[in-house]
Amino acid sequence: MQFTLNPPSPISLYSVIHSHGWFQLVPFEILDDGQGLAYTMQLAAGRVTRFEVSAVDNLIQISTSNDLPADEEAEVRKSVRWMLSMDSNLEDFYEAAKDEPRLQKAIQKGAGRILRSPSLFEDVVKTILTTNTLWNATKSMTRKLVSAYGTAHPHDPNLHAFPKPEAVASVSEEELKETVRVGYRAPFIAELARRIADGSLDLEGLRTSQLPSKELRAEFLKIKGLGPYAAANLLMLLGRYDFLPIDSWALKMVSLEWHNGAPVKPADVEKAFSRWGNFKGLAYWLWDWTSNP
DNA sequence: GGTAGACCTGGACGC
DNA sequence: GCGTCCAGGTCTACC
Repeated sequence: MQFTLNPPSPISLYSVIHSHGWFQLVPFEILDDGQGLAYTMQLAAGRVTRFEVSAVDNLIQISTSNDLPADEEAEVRKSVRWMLSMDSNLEDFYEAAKDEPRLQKAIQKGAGRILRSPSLFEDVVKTILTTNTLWNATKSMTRKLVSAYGTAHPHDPNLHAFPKPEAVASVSEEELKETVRVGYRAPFIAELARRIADGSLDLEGLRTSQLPSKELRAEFLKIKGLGPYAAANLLMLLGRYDFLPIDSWALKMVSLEWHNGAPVKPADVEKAFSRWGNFKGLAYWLWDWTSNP
C-alpha cells in the first residue's frame, strides 16, 4: 500500500538520508537509485513490515510491503515523520549561517535534518556500536545483532527488524559477545536492554523530554557505555545542538582547519565552534571540511 | 578534575 | 598462514 506525508516545510530527503552513516546500518537500506530509503520495522502489535520512503514532488511517499490496518498505517506515518526529523525547524540556523562560507553547501542542499531510528533504543545501541571501533565493525556488529535477534519479515526471511529491548534482554552477555562480536560492549547493551525491559528505565521518554540539554545529557551519561561523545551524538539526533560529539575525527579536522595539523584537545574543538551557541553541534555537523584531506 | 591503562575486534602489515 | 600492531571511546582506579 502507498500513502504520502506532507512536510511542514521543504525537505531534502537525500540530505536527510545522507546526514550521517545510519543509512548503512540495517535495518535501513538505501534504494537502488540512492535517492530513497527502506526500513524494516516491527510495529507495536508485532507485525514486521518493510517500507520504502521516497520524495515525489514536494511530498514524502511511503510504500509498505503489505497492507496495514489504519492504526498501523498511522504508526508508520508517525515513525517516518520522526525518522526524517520532519518537524525540525532549521530557519534560525540557516539565518545564523547565511554568511559563513563553510556552511553554504549545506544550506544550498537543505541539509540539517538528521536521520534517526524509530526508537531511541536503536539509536543508543547503534551509537554504542560506533564507539571505539571502525565503521566496518559497526556495520558488522549491527548486522549480526539484527539478524540474530530481530524478528524476521514474514515474506522475506533475510529481512529483520531491529530487535526489541525484551529480545536483547533475554540474551546472556556471553552469547552477545559470541554471536554479535560486540566484545566489552556486551554488558553495556545487555544492561540497557534489561533496564528498559524491566521498566526501570524509560528511554523512549527521553525522545520528547523537555529537560534542558545539560540535564538530558546527564541522563544519557548515566547509561553505561555512553560517554561524552556518545551523549552529544544522541543529543544531536534529538535535535539538541548545544554539545559537540567530539571524536578522533573531529580532533583531526579541527587540527587541520585551524591549527596547521598540530595536535588539539576537545577544548580546542569547543572553542572553534563556540560562536555558534546552541547551534554549534549543527555547525560542526554540516561544516564543509573538503579543503582538508 | 585530570590522567593512565585496560577493554575488544577486525583489518593492515610483515614475515 | 601466523603473529604483531593499530584505531577507535569509555570505564575504572588512582592521584
